[in-house]
Amino acid sequence: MDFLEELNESQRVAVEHIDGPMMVIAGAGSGKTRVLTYRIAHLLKNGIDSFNILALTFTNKAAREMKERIHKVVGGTEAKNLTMGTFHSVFARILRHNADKLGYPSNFTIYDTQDSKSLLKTIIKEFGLDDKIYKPGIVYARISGAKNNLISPKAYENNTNIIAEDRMSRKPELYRIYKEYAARCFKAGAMDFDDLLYQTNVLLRDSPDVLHYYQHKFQYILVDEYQDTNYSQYIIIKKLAAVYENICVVGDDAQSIYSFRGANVENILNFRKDYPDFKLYKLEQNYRSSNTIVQAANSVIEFNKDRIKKEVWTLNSEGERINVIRCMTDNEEGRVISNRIFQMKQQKGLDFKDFAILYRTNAQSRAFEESLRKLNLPYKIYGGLSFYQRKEIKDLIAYFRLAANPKDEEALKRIINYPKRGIGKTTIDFVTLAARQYDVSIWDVISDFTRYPVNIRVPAQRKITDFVTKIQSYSAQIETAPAYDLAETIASSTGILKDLYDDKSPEGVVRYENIQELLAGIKAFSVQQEENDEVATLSDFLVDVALLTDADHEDEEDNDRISLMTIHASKGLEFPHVFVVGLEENLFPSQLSLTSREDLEEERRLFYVAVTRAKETVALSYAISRFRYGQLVTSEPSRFIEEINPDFLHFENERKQTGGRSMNSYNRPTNQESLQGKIGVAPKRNLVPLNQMKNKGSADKEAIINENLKVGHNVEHGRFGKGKVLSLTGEGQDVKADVFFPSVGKKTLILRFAKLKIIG
DNA sequence: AACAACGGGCTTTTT
DNA sequence: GCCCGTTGTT
Repeated sequence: MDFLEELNESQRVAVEHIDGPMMVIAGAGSGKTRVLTYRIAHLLKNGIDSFNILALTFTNKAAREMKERIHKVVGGTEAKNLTMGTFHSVFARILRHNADKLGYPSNFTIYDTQDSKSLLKTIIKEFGLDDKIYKPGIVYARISGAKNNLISPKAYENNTNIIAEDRMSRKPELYRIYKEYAARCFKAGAMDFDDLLYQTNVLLRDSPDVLHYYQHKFQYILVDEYQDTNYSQYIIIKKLAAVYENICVVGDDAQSIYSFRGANVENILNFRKDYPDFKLYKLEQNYRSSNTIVQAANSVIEFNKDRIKKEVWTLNSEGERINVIRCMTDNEEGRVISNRIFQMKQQKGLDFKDFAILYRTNAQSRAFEESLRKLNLPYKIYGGLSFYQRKEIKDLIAYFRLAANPKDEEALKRIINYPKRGIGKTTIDFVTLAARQYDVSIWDVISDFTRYPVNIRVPAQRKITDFVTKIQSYSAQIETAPAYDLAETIASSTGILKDLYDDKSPEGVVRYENIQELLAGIKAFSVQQEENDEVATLSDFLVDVALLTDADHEDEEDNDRISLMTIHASKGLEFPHVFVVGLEENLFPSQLSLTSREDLEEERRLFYVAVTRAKETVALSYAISRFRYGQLVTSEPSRFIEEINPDFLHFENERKQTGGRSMNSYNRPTNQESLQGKIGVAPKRNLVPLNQMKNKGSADKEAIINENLKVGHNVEHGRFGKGKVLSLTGEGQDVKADVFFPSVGKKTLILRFAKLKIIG
């Protein structure tokens, strides 16, 4: 009955905090979710209307689970009116309600990354720019960065720094692309992922009545995973909380792993500035992991400079040491770990679902898939190509999208000739050109050739008109017809179902099944919606679908499987036995992270997240050589292994004492004294001998490079290409160089890590 | 307009 | 090594 008794002292005081700003710094496995859910339950028990509570989570799944748990604690229908979800889904809803104020249709389309890149590519082509220089991915990242920092196209154009950066990276036209991209999205009635936050900001800025409404609706605001919010999200929260200041943020700076997409750890640090009288709660007792795991994780994260002081501890038993497994190849790594899982399962009577294999990049899953399949061990891969990103799924959804919003040009382009209906490239080109000339959407042109004459042959026009008629008939029903019925009608009357059914190749069969699965999903969605109100339409389904990820698409049947996923995907999860694989320099830490301390520290936090997923045992593995880019490359073990206090490690199949290189340090005496003498005091000490060893082979060369490097030198970098040294700072080990690379802009490089060649 | 063959780029991570 | 997109062929 009294849920407060299920909490420890520090959890309880945090839960009992009702009014005023508060921040919870929650170490890994410290019961963060429990505090969040119980605090909401506590608010409700204290008479706060669920209508007035906003809780923002990082994933849809987290929101769903939290809602269920709250429902269990408070019972009844109390939890129904909570506003709970990801930033993107919550504000997408709010935007739909208020779209007119922004000049958007309420059924605006949400462009996913693919749509965005495709549109950018079109624009780059239309501008006659070289898409080797203006790569859609890079352009997208640049625009995304701007939006997440609330820089409008106009502000972008007027920002001399940004313009200078773009010039230096040989992309002076970027501001024009951004402008056009924003205009085209608007014309298409589409928002991309970043727009959902950006336009929310615009809305709250320009519509005082809307701001006022939500400020008073959301009297209590809770934000989970606060360390992974970006500036745009930060401002939304700040504005909404401005009246009541009942804001509760929960996070762990040590688990911030999304800065690459604009997340800003400083939001945590700035919290005290915005709310000087805030209350800080720290959850430091770990309930998840063995003491060995907790201590090992602590010993690694200490290498990071940027962190909030925090002492994670546990009363859990000591547990087993962390196994370090050395393999010759990536395939062997797969075999060894698959066998290990099989053995452990047999010996300890475990389930498959007790195991997880975590890796840095999705590409690594292959070797494990193969070996697990050979041993007949069931597994499930999370991530990779999401269900909703499969071609056949996107195709069918594109029909839904187009029916809901005919101006959605990305959807139109996708399906105008799929299934094949004889509308070819030249025809589409003509129509597109005409649309640009008349300054209307493609749909406007093709739905009214008398008004917008196009120079294409009559048969082509007929085919297009047939297509248009079809879409129009769907459009007529999309707001009213039951979702499942219309979806099925579309799937069959467009010929998609038949097209896939006729394909008897294994892939074709899977595609057909996927479509059936999507239809089943729509059915389930309808049933769920009908519990609340009236008929669910496809239009309703579309509101959700763009923001679904495959974590939201879990098949319930047969859940006893080994989990394979990236470390990013594992955030928030826990498993009894965890294998963190591919611990090699240039893979984990990623090569791309080695140029700056900030990036390297993020990799280290990622490693911290990986290790702290485990309850009972952790094993770390690496391969001496592995296939990458189709080539065999040899690698050294990751620095992260060496950064763990060796007291917590156990090295399997150590290398023989053959006077090799860095691996010798693994044959450490277990005796503490001699350990101290050899390696010095943790954690700082490990670095020095490590680096000396790493540089052994090329020490001379590198020393020369470092000493001779002067401001103004032209240098070459393995990844960034040629560049010019702007300035040098620091001494000894820590010499850093600001180097300007035409390809990527200014980079600060730690010379110790960056292999710079002086040229000319 | 449809299909086959070739070439390039890619591997961080995702709402 | 694979996937995607572009090019060339019919």
